[in-house]
Amino acid sequence: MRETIKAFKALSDETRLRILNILLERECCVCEVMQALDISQTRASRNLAALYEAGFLKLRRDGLWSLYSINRDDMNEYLADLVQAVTKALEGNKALEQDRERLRKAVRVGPGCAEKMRGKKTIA
Amino acid sequence: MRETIKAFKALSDETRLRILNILLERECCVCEVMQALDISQTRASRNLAALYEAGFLKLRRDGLWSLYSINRDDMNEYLADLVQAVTKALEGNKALEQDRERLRKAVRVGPGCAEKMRGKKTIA
DNA sequence: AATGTATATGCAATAATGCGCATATAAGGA
DNA sequence: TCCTTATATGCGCATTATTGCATATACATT
Repeated sequence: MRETIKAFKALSDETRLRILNILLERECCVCEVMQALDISQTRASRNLAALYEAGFLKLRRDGLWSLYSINRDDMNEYLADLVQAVTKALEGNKALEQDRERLRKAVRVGPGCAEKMRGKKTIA
Repeated sequence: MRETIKAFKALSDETRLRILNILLERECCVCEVMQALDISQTRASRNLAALYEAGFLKLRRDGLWSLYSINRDDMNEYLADLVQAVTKALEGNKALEQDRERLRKAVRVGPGCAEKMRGKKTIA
């Protein structure tokens, strides 16, 4: 029961649904999530953690990067059903399309990520 | 998006999952929900309203009674998927079994309901 | 009409949540 | 070893959720 509630809580937040949406596209580091959604580092990190805690995500570390992705391998069956329901519920959403678009332009390394983090909350 | 979030919020609360559980058994009036879950009238009414607002329930009035039931006829497809996921996630849960058991003993009319409401928060 | 009954709701108190700021941690490179 | 970089986290604040109490509403019965 606790776990079930945690899962639903994880999905009852706009930021986290947006994160799930881009992760359905591909694996992302925190920095890419920040860029795709145009949100702060704290916000990205915390909401990724919430989705992870609920069992939706897998975490893989690569040097400095924390790489999050949908836990396709060993996700609980009902969690997978929920992801499916989310997909169905939100398909065609304009804002989510934009997030995906920005994700395509996001960079993992290079002059982008860190500088943007430091300076201001928004990226451009 | 708003609607989707509202649906997930509705399901991320123990009381409301318990309510959903007994409504999966059969249609109930507020009073029966109180008895099955052993909760206050305010709490039953408010949480039923939340599930209703999210689109999960149907409301039918019969005299003084508000009769709530799972909206099987015209529920959004993804909402139905969510109900299905909840069912799967919680099947076999002991506490929920007890709620169902108490529901069987609940009475809609008679000396039970109203008196219990007035006197104390718990039923016995 | 007056009273009783089932449910809804305004208000206030308490708890939970979300997030920014600053800072900690941890890995890499010079 | 010292500095940079990517991410995590403690703290505080603002917002939102949950619930009980008291009361309102609406239908029923006499």
